[in-house]
Amino acid sequence: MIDVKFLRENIEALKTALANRGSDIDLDAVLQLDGRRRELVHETEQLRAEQNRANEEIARLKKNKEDAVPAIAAMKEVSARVKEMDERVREADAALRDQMLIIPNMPDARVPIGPDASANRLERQWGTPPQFDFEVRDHVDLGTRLGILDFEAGAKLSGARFTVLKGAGARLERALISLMLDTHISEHGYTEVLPPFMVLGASMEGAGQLPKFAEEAFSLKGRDLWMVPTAEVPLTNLHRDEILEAGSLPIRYAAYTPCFRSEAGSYGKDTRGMLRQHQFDKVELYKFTTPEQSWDELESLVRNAETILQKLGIAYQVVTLSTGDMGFCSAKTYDIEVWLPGQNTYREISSCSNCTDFQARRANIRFRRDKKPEFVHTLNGSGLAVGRTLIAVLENYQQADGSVVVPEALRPYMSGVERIEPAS
RNA sequence: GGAGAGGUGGCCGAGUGGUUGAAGGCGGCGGCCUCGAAAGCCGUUGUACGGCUUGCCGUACCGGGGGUUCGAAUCCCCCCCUCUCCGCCA
Repeated sequence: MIDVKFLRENIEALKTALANRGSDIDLDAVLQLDGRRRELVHETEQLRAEQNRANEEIARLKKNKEDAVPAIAAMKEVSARVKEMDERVREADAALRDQMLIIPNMPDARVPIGPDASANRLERQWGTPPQFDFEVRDHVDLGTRLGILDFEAGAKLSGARFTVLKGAGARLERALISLMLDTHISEHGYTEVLPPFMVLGASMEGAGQLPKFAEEAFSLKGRDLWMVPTAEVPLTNLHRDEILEAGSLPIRYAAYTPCFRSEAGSYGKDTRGMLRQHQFDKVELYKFTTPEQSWDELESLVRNAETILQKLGIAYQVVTLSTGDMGFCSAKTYDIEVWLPGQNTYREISSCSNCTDFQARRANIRFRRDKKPEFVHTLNGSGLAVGRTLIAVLENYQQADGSVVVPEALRPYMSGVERIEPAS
């Protein structure tokens, strides 16, 4: 959430920022709602002050056994007016809040301005896409021939956008999760967390998923429970409504969870294979920092995620998302794009964002270093999306005979298996 | 799912509907004492919003939401959560 005070004082800067993002929110209308709310609150508070003074007087009269009846009668009217004003304040509050909740974060000044992904800025590339002297297969062909990915079974059990992993495929997925978690925990200083996979609506709102993106998520019938679209949601809310010790920052968490997304806005996109699923595994990295630390921590966050692809020996590139391509909560986002031979291009495998104080304000997460508590900064990043990493391994390590060599970094997690071959 | 108990400040814990933002204790901070520390003593100690003379003033907050009342931590209703026992279950 944007600070209302900031909106009042910097409305022009905010308008420009939102225009760059392609947002069509009417900030002048929001400002009016805010002004109206403040007027009503002020008026109500003055009435209440009058009421409180009179109540003290009534208490004094009664204590001295004097006649309090006229005073009480006089206050009846004030009391009714207060009640009426309360209702109006509630309405004004709700109207303002509804608007504030759908205003996205301000992009950082260093973010390239542009309408969409075409304006993203390439930061660096690592590794070289492999050359093959045979006809390249994509993960669908490879996985089906090897008997480790079963798309028909996925469809039978759950419909479109679900896949069943079997045998070495299931194990490979599990090996990737372990490699990622172990790396981040042992080498990068993150604390492992295994959160609930369902959360309350309040948690979704704190992380910025609600109210705006309700159609993108799955929820449980008749209950206020939502399937997590990313571990970012439970991790953000781990410290909701808390005041953290300055000395405890930065706090770094790594969590494996499945992620559930309806992909409502992407019909017809990536329908082949398991690139875009309703359920996928992800290891998420999350940080709570001071405002001063957050930009450095964003850099190390991306580097931490990159480490996994380096260990796997798979080529990738890092891009900075343009203002038009960024997520709702983010002030700056790096995407890591992995080389997929089956598509002959780089595809997103990680998204690392500094949300500055945007989520912290929504979820009310603060820290104290002096007298006044301040909002923390929050950062999140995939480290990495496991399903897409599995695709990358299959496609980059494929052999002419359709088998797949297991990258060395994964072998300890696969009982030393060096190659996945068709089950005979 | 059934029965019972309970949710008050950083923590513990009082609280007859009327100077209760809330006794007392612990913890924290400042000071006295001390060579230093402990103990002891004294003082202090929440958050948010708003106003102005920037230090004060006002308002709200005792799990959440409604209600009764001139006035609610205190009375009534609904909901949530925690604990104990039973049932069920991985």
